[in-house]
Amino acid sequence: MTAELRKGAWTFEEDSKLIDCISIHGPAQWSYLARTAGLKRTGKSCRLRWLNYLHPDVKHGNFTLEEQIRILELHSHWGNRWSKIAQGLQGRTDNEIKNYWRTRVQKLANQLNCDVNSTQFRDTLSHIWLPRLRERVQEAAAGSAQSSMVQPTNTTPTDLIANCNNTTTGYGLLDSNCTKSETPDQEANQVSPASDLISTYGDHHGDVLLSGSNRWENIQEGSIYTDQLINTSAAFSIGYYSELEEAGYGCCIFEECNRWLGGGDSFEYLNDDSIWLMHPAATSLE
DNA sequence: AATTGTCCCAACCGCCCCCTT
DNA sequence: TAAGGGGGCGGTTGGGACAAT
Repeated sequence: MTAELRKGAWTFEEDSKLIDCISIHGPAQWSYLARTAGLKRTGKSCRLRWLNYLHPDVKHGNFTLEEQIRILELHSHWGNRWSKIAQGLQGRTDNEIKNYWRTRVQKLANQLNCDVNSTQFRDTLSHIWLPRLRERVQEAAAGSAQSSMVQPTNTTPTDLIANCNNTTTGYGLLDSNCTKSETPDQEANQVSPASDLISTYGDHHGDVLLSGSNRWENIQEGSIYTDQLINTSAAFSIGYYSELEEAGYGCCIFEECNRWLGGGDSFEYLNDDSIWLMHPAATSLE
């Protein structure tokens, strides 16, 4: 006697029927709405379609930097309570946030070879990713995004930066004369953990990460130089992360193809999910 | 050009709580 | 008090889009 229920993607006609019905009866009594609208859908399906997609307040599209920051902050407080987190982001649904977390954040954790709920990963988020996002927001607000490659930043964590600057190892960006900058660019020494961050380096695909033994004809403005690398043989893989951690490296360089970046490696290896840090001296994220 | 792999998001599933009867 | 239905929530999946080979 029960009518055959439809599943899967909603059609334009179904959306129209649901919207019309809600405009008359309001967004409640979902089973009643489903029947009244003549939809062969469950009430729950109608509710989900309305709340996650059709509701006029729902924002679509990529999360802004501010929203990403908010998600990370709220998740540190609420954990996987997506509806609670969604309450803190105007126009965003729990489903969207949940998807963001799974596709971006959890993937990042996987690449770090650690559990998304581990202390190690939480530290990475709070000490590296969040400060970096905040820095990007500030840059955007200051309208100086176009010059971010060559200007020192005041990015935290401060101790990480201090470690970078106090080392005898040389790091930084080359200036227009292809000489090492007087002030090493801190940004070159930090982790670039997400798509919005990697875009900073987007114009430099094909550049070469330079070590002492590199071929200098590859040098050009914007190239990042390193005089010393964690492992110039580039033999480490993600699986060695724990070993390096035990050896005192709190941060590390690796990227999608599971190789450490070393002298001669190219920016071509970097992608949206690359995590890289060119500073073996940065041993603590505390 | 065809095939295969990967990513991402909309939607579903199952569990739970609350309210009504 | 128990049963049943509605609704909320977090976890999971299916499939389209895109990239890589």
